[in-house]
Amino acid sequence: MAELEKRFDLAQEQKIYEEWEKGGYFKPEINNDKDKGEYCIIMPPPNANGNLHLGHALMVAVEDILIRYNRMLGKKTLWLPGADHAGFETWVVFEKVLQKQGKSKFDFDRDDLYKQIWDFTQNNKEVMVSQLKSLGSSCDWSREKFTLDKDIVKTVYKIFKKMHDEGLIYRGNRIVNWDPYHQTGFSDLEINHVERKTNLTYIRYPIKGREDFITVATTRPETMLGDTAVAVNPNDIRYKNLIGEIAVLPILNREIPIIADEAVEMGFGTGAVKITPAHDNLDFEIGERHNLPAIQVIDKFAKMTAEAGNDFEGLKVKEARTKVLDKLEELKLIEKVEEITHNASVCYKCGRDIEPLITEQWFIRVKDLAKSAIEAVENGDTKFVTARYEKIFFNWMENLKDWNISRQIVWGIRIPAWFCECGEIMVTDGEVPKKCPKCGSPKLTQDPDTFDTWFSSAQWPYATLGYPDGKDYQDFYPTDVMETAWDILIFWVARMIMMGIYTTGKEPFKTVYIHGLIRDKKGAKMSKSKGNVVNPMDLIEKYGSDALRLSLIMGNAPGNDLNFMEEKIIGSRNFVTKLWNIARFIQMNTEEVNNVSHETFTIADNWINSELNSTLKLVTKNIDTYNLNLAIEELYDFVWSKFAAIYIESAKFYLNNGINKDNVSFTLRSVFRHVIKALHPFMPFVTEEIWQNLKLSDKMLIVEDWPNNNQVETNEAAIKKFNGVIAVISDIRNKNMDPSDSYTIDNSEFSEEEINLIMSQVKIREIKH
RNA sequence: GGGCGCUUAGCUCAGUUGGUAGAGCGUCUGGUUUACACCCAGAAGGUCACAGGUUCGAGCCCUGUAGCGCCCACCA
Repeated sequence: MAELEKRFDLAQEQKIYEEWEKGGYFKPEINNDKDKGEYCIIMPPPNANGNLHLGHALMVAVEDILIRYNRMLGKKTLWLPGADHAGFETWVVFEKVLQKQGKSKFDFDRDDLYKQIWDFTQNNKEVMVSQLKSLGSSCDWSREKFTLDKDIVKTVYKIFKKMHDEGLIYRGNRIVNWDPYHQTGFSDLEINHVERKTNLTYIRYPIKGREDFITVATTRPETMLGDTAVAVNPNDIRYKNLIGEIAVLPILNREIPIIADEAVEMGFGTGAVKITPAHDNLDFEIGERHNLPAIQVIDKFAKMTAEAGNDFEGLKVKEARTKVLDKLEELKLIEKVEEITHNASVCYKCGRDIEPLITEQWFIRVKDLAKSAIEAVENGDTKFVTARYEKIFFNWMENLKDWNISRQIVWGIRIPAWFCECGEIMVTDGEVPKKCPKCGSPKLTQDPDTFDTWFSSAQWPYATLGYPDGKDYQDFYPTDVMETAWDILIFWVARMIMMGIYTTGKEPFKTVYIHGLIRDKKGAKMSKSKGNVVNPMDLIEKYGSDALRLSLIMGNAPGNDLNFMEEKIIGSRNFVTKLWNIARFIQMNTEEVNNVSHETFTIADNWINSELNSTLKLVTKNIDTYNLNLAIEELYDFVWSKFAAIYIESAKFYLNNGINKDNVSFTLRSVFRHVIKALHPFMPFVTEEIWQNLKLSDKMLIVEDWPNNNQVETNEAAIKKFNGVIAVISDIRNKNMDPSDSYTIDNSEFSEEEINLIMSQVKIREIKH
């Protein structure tokens, strides 16, 4: 056997990965003991529109630890990988790609554009897969899924139709968050609110038949052209006598009613608010309650419509605002203007203004779905790690509004709905209808819209497993753990629970493990624009995959954000090297020994075996409770401070003096074998390489059994004695004695051999009794 | 307006049934020990944000205060 190099050669990582993959070790079928059960994690599919970031590395680290641990426990273990077409997100990325080529989406037709984005994502997917492999992901690539795979789409269509048939999905002309730049509507989740200073203008609306007026306050004067009422709070005594009166809308001179609605805040502005149902969320709701007409004065491009009147048609919103204010000024109807800070809605991707607009969209009634999801968490079918995320989950779910699932973009799963000229709408499970069932016309057009990515992602757990008849679905659903970052808890996790229960009647996963965000050294969010993004692949190249994974797990409690700094990964890399050199030591100094009697173990053997036992117990317990940080820290401490610093140093004494050589060799190898196994889920590459090099068994480490304990009975008296030895060594070292000094032990019960052992560890002349 | 966190050694953070404060990095002292200088031996450094309470005992439980951060919301 060739002597090992001084350090682990990082180039070996790739080779090891290939061996695992070739050996079929990532497939669940590698374990077939029915008594051991199954274990399954569906990997959150990364977006196929760019490179992996450190968050993905953390995701892989956590999931791969859980997977490898359960595989070693002998369970039939499936980790199913995939990639997300990521509808709007990819669309935004691709627009930039086009921009760089000096082109835009208007240069291509729908099919052409789709094809281009398809190729773009396929290329990214390949890169992504290779990056996941670099991270050591032991997932079953033969089961890899893409969110646009035929079978996935088929399931999504089927469920869409089912929900539609059952009235859970409806098409409605409702107010949505419209993005005039991207030309699509959004759900409420894709909107950011930013604080902004703006003018609050107080405008007088004359009252019909009275020499009086009512003053409303608005930040958007231009929308007054679409006003169809003025509202006050029914409890507001200031306006009691005006309720039911008619106000005359300035400029357009439209007569609009003064109504009462509880939603109006008495304390804001004048307590009277202009109602524009077509261009404000709250106004839309009030309009529905009072059957007010909605007059659209702003179009999809944020320009004024004909309804706004000849003076304003075609103007941009901001131009219209100025002109409206000018006119009101002329009419002397502006009471005052004050500056306030309010929250403006903007696109979460590009930050441009959102224009609330009434459009035809598909919505999901979420109330009942949310209720069943809440129940599943309440009664413990799905548990959150850490528990505090349950509170956030509840807080969200109790306030959900209907979910807009249609997007006016090309990239995504096209909605399986067809329109007939007669007004009939046909929803199918993907099949193209031949003719209209109502009027018989064959001239049907498919809805041009696509699904919100999250509508299909929400079905990912059962869709990937082949619901309803697939074998994997039977074997692995509900899955064990969903592991993801907190920032998509509601976007994705909550919706998976809702859809999973709706479709299958069962929660999609038993545990939700939430990890934190990776931030930069100072705690700032990593972003391309800030230029503080750290590329995991660079780190792997420099320090190795094991080191990267360790640095993301150690010292990071579940669910907490992590400030990443290079010093951390250097420390982890050093641990890899430490382990490697322990292997080297064992290889250079020991041979495989078989027949040893536990009764002849040295005090050091007894001590380290006992320490190993308690370590393994704690490690197992901590993994079972998802405290991976505590598990690896326990192992780190054992390996470095106990096994290497104390036991191996003692072992040198025995080996060099030919005392109990067989026992010591046996213990070195046996303890190390256990430790390597226990470390494998955390640092798979270096442990596997050591396992092979030292020929610690005939199997590959990845399929070795998990070490619950070391099977060695330990002798209490011997352990106590060795602890005494450690205490004396430590005492001598603390005294920082000169090599020519001597040390006196009171009431010593140490044997000659033990004294020699102590002497070998410290530099002094002698020890006196 | 509602909700969730955080505040522990110079820095980044652990600390899960309440029982004498921990790690890594950094700093300082000493080491050419034949596994490892990506190392070894040692040292300094904390009234666990603050104020009350429960308890034999609180970093951990309860109440309140302050500072910081995040999420949600129909402030027109």
